[in-house]
Amino acid sequence: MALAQAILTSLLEKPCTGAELARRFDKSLGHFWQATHQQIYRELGKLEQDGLVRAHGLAATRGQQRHFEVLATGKAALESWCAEPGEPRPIRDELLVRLRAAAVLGTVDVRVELLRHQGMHAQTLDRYLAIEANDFPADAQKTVADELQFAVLRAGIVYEQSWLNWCEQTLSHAPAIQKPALVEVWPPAD
Amino acid sequence: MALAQAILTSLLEKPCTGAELARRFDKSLGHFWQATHQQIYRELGKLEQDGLVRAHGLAATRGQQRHFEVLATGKAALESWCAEPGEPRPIRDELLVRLRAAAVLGTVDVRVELLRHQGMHAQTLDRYLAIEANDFPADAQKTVADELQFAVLRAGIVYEQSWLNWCEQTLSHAPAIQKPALVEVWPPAD
DNA sequence: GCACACATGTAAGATGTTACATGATTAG
DNA sequence: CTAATCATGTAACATCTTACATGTGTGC
Repeated sequence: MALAQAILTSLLEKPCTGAELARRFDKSLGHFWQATHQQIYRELGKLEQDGLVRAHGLAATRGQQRHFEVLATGKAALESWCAEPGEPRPIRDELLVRLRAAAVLGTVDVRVELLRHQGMHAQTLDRYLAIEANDFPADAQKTVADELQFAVLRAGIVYEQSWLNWCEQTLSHAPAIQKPALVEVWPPAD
Repeated sequence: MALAQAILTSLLEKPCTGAELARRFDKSLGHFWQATHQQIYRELGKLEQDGLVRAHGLAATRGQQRHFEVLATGKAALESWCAEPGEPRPIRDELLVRLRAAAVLGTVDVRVELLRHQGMHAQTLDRYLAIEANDFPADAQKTVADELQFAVLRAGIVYEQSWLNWCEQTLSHAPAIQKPALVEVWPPAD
């Protein structure tokens, strides 16, 4: 639902081709809204059909670059969407399902996986902190737009930090989890 | 991908009907893995076809209760999945797209939406803390399974806390954001 | 019988993922 | 010319969401 708006935002910053858009998604927007190039091309097609963006270049020709730019209608649509209320996403991490399953099964050691996740979150956090140091130094004057972009980056930072914290906390109880006893929760049925 | 495993876990704890499963998802598993009753019925159908669960009751008859229980093959499948490595989910919240869009548009006041989210996260956090106080009192002896379930709940708690923190931090910069100046980022194209 | 809640199911569309196919461009 | 790479596109499928449809049981 927000993919179209993310694309409009990125195109407003700078018109470009679909491939360029996909590359930019990987680098900045992709930190908090991922999309494959297929999703992007599909969405660009819809946006063009709806008259929100305009393309320079022939449609439906492979290999040919098509530059996209946002039309006034597209900017207006983005503005109106931007003012709409939305719901926050609840957590939805496979790892939690694994832990819950491990709690019921009582035969799985989750420490290795917890350590893996700790490492991955630490790595992502480092990436974000590097961006912060580079793009938002503490002593620099920030415009309003900078503050907002910084807020988005900070969301990523606190998100990764909270997962890291959680991994540490959970691992600190690891001796109890490492070799769990088998707990029968229900007569095995078959 | 993890829905099947979440269902197996829940059914291992206690066999039940699809509707009961949907209700239980709303209450416990649903805190970190949401599913509608349609998703659950579809997944139950697949699990039955794959021979991982067994149903008591006629198939494809509306209105009739069908009780499901996990077979030994299902438990084995869950165990093997549980030991697999997985990737953590990156953040993916519409609010961040809105902030990014607001940064580019320069005409949208995001404070109201930030306050709304602050309230919603506070509410969810309260719900989690109530569960903690009720199910995991600090002085109680915890089994291994308890520790794991508690870890899952704590993930929800730190997640909500980090969003709350972020909302406060971001709102503290609100005077700068409240009435942003219009910033031209690109010649309006149309 | 009738209204209502409950359990299950179908259908359609949006969104996401994965794999592959084709034309253009460029380096050797 | 050939191979590699880039830009774009198609196809198939899994997942998720929303709306609606149908049969069962319960209370009045």
